[in-house]
Amino acid sequence: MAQSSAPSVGSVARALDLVELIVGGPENGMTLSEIAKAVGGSKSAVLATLRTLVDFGYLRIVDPGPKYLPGMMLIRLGDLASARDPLITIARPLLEELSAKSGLTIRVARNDGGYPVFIYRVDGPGFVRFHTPLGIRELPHVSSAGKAILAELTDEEIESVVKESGLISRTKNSITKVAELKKELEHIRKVGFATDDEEDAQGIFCVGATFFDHFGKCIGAISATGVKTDMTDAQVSSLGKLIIKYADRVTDEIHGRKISRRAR
Amino acid sequence: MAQSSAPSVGSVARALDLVELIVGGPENGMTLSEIAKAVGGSKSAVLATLRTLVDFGYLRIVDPGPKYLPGMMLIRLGDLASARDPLITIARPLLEELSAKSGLTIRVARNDGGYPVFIYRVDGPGFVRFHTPLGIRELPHVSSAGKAILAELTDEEIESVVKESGLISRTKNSITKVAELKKELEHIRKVGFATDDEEDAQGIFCVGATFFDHFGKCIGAISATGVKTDMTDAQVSSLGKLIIKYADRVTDEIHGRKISRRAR
DNA sequence: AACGGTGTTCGGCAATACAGAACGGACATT
DNA sequence: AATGTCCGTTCTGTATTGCCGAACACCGTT
Repeated sequence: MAQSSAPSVGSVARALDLVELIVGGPENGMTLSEIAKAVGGSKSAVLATLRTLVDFGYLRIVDPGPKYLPGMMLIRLGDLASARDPLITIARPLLEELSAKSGLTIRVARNDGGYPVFIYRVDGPGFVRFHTPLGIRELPHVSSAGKAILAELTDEEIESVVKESGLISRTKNSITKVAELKKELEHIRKVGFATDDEEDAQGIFCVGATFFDHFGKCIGAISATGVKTDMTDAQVSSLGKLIIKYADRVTDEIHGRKISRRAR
Repeated sequence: MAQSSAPSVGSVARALDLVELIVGGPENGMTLSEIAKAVGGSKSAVLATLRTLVDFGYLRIVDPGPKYLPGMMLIRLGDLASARDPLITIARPLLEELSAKSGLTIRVARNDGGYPVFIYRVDGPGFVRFHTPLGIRELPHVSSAGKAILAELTDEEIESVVKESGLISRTKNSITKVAELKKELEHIRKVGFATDDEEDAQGIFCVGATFFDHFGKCIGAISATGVKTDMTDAQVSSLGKLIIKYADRVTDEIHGRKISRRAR
C-alpha cells in the first residue's frame, strides 16, 4: 500500500496487510483459507503471521471456524494514541462544549500535507450517525475542514494537492473545476470559515475553520456537521462565527501549551 | 509479551514490540538510537522496521530529530474496530443515555475469560478525567464490572482467575482475601449489581451489572463511575437499580440482534 | 463411505532480515 | 575556528528464518 524509498521489512508489511484486510473484511470474520487466498500467500505462512497477530491482540479468533476478527489491542492502541495526542487533548473539551452548544457533530482534522485527516469526533445527539472515518486522508475539496485547510496553502501547494487527489465529484454540488475551487477558497479567506453545502453527501451541511501553531502554520481545522434542512442563511452565518471562535480558541490553547509542530 | 504454542513470525513480533514501546514511550517521541537500545537490536534492523511501520501509518516521524511517535493509523484502526464491534454498537446509545441521565462516566467491558476488558467509554461531564485504558485485561477484584463478572462464574473458575491474577491491593479498601471476595460475590448475586467502594482508586466509586448472550452466558458488564463524596446509601441503591436496568436493556438488544458468542 | 472443504504440521530451500562497520552530517565543546 | 561526539544513514556478507508445498487430520456433506 504505502511506498517508501528505503529498506523495509517484508514480513512486517505482509502482517500489517493482514490486519487491514481483516479490519476491512466481513462483519463475522474471515477464515484462514479466505485470508490466504486474498493475500496470495501459502496457508502455513499466513497462519504463522496470524498467530503472531493474535498473540499481540491485534486479531482475535472466534470459534467455531476458526474465524479471525479485529482484536482488542486495536482499540487499546487507538485509545492510547488519542490520549497521548496533544492536539486531541487540547481540542476535546472545546469540541464537547461546541457540540453541546450547537447540537451538531464536531470533528477535528490535522493538516496532513494539505489533506484533512480527522483524528477525533464528538457525535451530536441527533439520530443520524455519520460514518466518518478517523485517521485517514480525506478528499480535500468536498469537506469544510478540507477547504478551510486548502485556503491556507499557497497556489502551488493547492495545485499540487488538487492534481494528486483530483477534483472527484461526490454529489452534484461537488466542486470539480479548479477555477471554481480557487474562487471558493478566495471567499473562504475573506469570511474566515468554509462550508460544505451537500458537496460530499446529500443532505449534509458543514462549516469549518482552521487553527495554527506558534509558527503561524495551519496545522488543522475543526468542523461542525448537521443536516442541510436545518440550515438557514442566518444560521450558517452564526454557525460560521461560532466555528471561527472555537478554532481560535484551539489556536490560543496551542500557543499556550507550545504544541510541537507537525512533521512535514 | 504474549506467548503461544505454535509457530510465529519473529520480525512481526519485534515490529509490534516497537509499536508498544513507542505508544508507551515519552510524550515527545523517541529517537532511533533510544529505540534500538531499548529493544536491544541493531540500528539498521530497527530502522528498517520503523520505516515499514511509518509506511503503514502505525508510526509517524516528527522533524527535527527525527523522532518517532504513534501514527494516525492506530486511531483509524481503533475507530474501525469499535465501529465494527457489535457489542459496542449495541451498547453505545444506551451508555450515552445513561451518562446523560446520571452525569457519570459509563463504560462497557467484555468478559474475557473472567477478566473485564473495557472496550468503550462515555465520559461524564465532570471535570475529573479518569485515565481508564481500553482493550486490556483489568484486575477483576477491584472494579465493579470485574466483580459483577466474577459473580457469574463457577467456584472453580473464580479460584482459577483469582489464583492467576492475584488479589492485589490497590487501596486500603481492596479485597485481598478469597473468603471475603466470595462473600462479596454472594452479596452481588443477591442484589444483582456490584459496587467498587474506593477499592481501585481513592475517592472513586462505581456500580456495575452484567449482561448475557442468547446462551445465557455472561459476556460482559457495564459500569458507572463517579466520585465517592457524591454517594449516599440511597443514591447507591437507586444507581444500582439503574445500572441493572440498563444492563438488562443491553441483554435485550443482544437477544434481539442475535449477537455472536465470544471466542472460547 | 468417500469426497471436498477445512485447519494443522512438517521438512528443505532460498530468500531476507539481521549485525556490524564505515560514512557523513549536526551540534556542542574547547 | 577546530575537534570530538553524537546522531542517522548506507552498505555488504552471513546465517537465520520465514516461506512454500506436500502430507496429515478433521468435519460436514453428498
